[in-house]
Amino acid sequence: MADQTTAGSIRARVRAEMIDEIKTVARRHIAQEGAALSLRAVARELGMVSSALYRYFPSRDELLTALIIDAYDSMGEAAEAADAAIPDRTDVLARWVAVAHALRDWAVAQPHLYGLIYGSPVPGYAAPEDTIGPATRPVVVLGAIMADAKAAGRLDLETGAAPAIPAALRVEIDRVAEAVTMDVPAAVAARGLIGWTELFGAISFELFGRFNDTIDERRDWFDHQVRVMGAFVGLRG
Amino acid sequence: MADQTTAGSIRARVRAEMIDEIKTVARRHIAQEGAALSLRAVARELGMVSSALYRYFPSRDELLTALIIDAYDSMGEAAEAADAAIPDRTDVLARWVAVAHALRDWAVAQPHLYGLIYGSPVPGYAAPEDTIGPATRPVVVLGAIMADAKAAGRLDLETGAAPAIPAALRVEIDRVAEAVTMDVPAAVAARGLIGWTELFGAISFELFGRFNDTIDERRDWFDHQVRVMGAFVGLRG
DNA sequence: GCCGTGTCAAGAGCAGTGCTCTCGAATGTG
DNA sequence: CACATTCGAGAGCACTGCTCTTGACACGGC
Repeated sequence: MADQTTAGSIRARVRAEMIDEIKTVARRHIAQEGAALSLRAVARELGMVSSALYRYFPSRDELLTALIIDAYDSMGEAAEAADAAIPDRTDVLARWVAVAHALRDWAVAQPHLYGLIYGSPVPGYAAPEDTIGPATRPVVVLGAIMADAKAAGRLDLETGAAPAIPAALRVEIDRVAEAVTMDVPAAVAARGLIGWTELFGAISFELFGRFNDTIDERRDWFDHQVRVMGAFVGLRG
Repeated sequence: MADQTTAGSIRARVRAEMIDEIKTVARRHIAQEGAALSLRAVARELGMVSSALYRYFPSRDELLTALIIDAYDSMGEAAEAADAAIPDRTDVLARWVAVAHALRDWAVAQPHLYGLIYGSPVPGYAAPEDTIGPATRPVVVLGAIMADAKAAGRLDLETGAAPAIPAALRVEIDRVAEAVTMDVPAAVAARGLIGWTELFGAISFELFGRFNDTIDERRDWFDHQVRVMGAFVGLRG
């Protein structure tokens, strides 16, 4: 029994190392060539034949999915770390700015991975269930900041001029707010969602070349956006 | 001379029709399968052999480029038409909302084409010069609305609490504002760029599946965003 | 210690891709 | 009418993801 476990775990460990190695090489290939990942090229670099890879990943899409999940997790970790690095937990604006920059820095450092998860869906590839969990990590961080802001009395709850929200939509927004334990009026939660949308819209615009020959001061521009949107969502420094 | 012109134009016309037919089929294939466009499949459907297509497009990328340019133009036209359909030119908020919905409607109607132009760049494909002109049409429409708003005294120019803008960035923002003949302070122009970013961020989020299992009232949610952002950029209804 | 079992890599092969080149046929031009 | 240009077809190259079969290896139970 113990032997079996040991032996089994040895095998499993070797296997896990192989999987890691494949993912590492695949990640580097994606970093260089984008989403056009070639199994054969990965296998070549690993000194083995393409069919051998199928022992570890049942298809190219499964390998892509594994990389996507890792990417989501890595990005989420970056956001969480940046948030945790702000000592004054009530300085919600500083936390917002730090998390936003962490997300952008992560994306700029590995643009192709970002494109994989926030770009147009890969043809013939449907994101499986496993990805939705990790995918929510960044938005959870942003939601937590707003929740903390409200708790610290540093969230602007004024929504006087906001357009009305239809009932069915209000329910859905409330559900999202509840998911990130953000107990605020729907119009305020909506502002948070808008801030989230603008944030990733800005990163996508920059990475997908929308600012080519237009705005070169990318970091300054992003910083400005982030601070404006931080105020917009109601965070008070 | 007249004959030559006629004959030449006959040939040219046949050729142009062939090019149109190829693009139409290719567009339909993209609508069904996404960016993974197969020249051979297009040729098959046209009843000819793949190599024959190279008489009309020097490469697959050139065909994609042609489709991208058409898509930009089509989207820009949709935006311009929606703007022009608002009789009261000084009702800048209504124009903003109309244009935004037109852009989203266009994207929702042909999501794969939208992904082609606003999604992650296709691997190994670099957007050529020809695309930057048509690509600016939607933003020009939005800029014109802000410019008209200012002229009509319906643009909020208050920027008291806005974060400072570094000098180099201010120059670039001013240049963008100038390009859409929008003579406003940089902080106001920046708000416009942020609104533009949020607008396309919202469309991308919806089309790229970010709202799956979260927000189903897509049109209502978009409408709310658009109205909030219209007020944010300073448009007064 | 041997023998069955399960795991693994390799190779051949299929159907598909973009792209190039050559060759014959058609077609409009002088 | 004869010429030149244009066009479609076909073969072929190098590549892709994926499947199936084959042979080697190591591990675990008797």
